Amino acid sequence: MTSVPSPRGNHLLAALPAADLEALSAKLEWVAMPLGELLYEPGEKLKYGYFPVTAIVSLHYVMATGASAEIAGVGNEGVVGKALLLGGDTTTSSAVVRTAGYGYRMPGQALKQEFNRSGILRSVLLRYLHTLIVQTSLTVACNRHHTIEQQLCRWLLSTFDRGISSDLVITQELISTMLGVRREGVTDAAGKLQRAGLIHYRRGHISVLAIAGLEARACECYAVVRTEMNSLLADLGNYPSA
Amino acid sequence: MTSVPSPRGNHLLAALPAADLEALSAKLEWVAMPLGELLYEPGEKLKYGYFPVTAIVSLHYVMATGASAEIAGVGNEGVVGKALLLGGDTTTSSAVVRTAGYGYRMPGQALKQEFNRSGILRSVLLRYLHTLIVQTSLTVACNRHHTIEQQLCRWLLSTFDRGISSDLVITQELISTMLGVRREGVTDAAGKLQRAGLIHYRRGHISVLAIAGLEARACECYAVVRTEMNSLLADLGNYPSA
DNA sequence: TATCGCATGTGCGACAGCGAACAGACGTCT
DNA sequence: AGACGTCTGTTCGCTGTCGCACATGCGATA
Repeated sequence: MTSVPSPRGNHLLAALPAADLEALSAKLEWVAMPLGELLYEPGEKLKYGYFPVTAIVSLHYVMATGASAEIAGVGNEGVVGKALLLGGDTTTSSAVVRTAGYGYRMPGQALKQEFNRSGILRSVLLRYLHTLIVQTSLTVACNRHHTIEQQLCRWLLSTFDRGISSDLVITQELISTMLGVRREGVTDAAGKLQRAGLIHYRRGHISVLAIAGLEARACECYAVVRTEMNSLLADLGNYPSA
Repeated sequence: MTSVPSPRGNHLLAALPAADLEALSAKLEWVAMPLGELLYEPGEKLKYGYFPVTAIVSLHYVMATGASAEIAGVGNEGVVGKALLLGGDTTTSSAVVRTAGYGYRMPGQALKQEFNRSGILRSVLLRYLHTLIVQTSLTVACNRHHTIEQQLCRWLLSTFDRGISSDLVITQELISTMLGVRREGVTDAAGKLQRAGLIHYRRGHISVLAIAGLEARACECYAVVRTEMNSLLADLGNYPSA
């Protein structure tokens, strides 16, 4: 992956009319996003906005005790750096690359300016923000009511949905910090799924064998978020013509 | 409370320059918001946006099983109807009046139009949205890691912070649906707080005796949300001059 | 190929919260 | 005053998750 592909690899950028995308592209920089990279920390002023293409980013909150929880994931359907758009320059959450890949980044100030200038860019980004809020809301309820196994299924599905090939590079330890549970809890749940023949894993690699099986074991949250995501993509398809 | 007060009772409206507020005020309608009133249901197209003044609204998600969880609360610092602003016309959550009072409402289409037309209104509302997202993010982590007692403290404080006099009209049953726990869990936690002399309650009424005590028992989430809220109010104070 | 760091497996007691069932007690309404 | 609906208090066993401790074993690196 050495050549720089078209920004259209990110759905939000792809939804922009040619003229708007042109205006942005000078500021867009194609960057590698390695596993574990910290895009921003709480309280920090955001330097860049990120439009993931093949990478997936986790927004999560870390408490004083070190306990953490994932707020939402951002893949090629979204943008990282909501605080830039909304006007509170800082954020209380962290953003970490949870699946290595590539994406575009853009200086925060430039993104902010374009956001305020271009109505269409604003519409697109705000529409995405709606999806992000829905996702976060679901996570609130999900954390309250669903089991680790259900949440693990949801998490895996949401990851593979974003176009990861069947082999995902991640440890159970890392998954546990994102779900906000013990590593052993993830080991248990993953063990069950493996014994049921739904996934296969080995030292930091997980592959999915039966999507349908995971869907059956996931909580309703997965379907709701997926529906919202599809609705986002459908809406984005209509922006340029509008 | 029969006379219609100035829209400035809501912090967002108060932050607008006179001209902008003027433009809105023809469309603003002063309405009673009785306890339990359902402002919107999931999937429904939003008819109105609401700017609470003395009422407090709960945004919550109800699952297929009937289990629910509060996503965030909205008082006189905010607006109900984010989906109108963001472009997904519908929402997956419900909005219910959790503390009776009054507020302004405005037809959804009009709010949407003004939002797109007026840069200052947009800035103000988006800035609020940032606070709402922070609040929701915290709730994700809070639901994962904190006890019912901690969450109850946080919930009570956030309610009394919004200017409720010391007597709050609400049942433990209703609180339990908002926190997404059993009614007995709330009874337990409230019992402890009462025995500790921090609150006093009787059949649907709760009064706070010792704010400091509640703060000591609340989780860190309360302080973080409060800081964010103060930062919002400070920022709002700067908009008209900008 | 030998080693060592790190990922995973497992077992234990402890505990918060759940679901259900029921007893009491407040207050409103007739 | 009485009656009834609703809110609150309390108990039981059960389950999911936690916190801790330690065993196993892969696989990269030397």
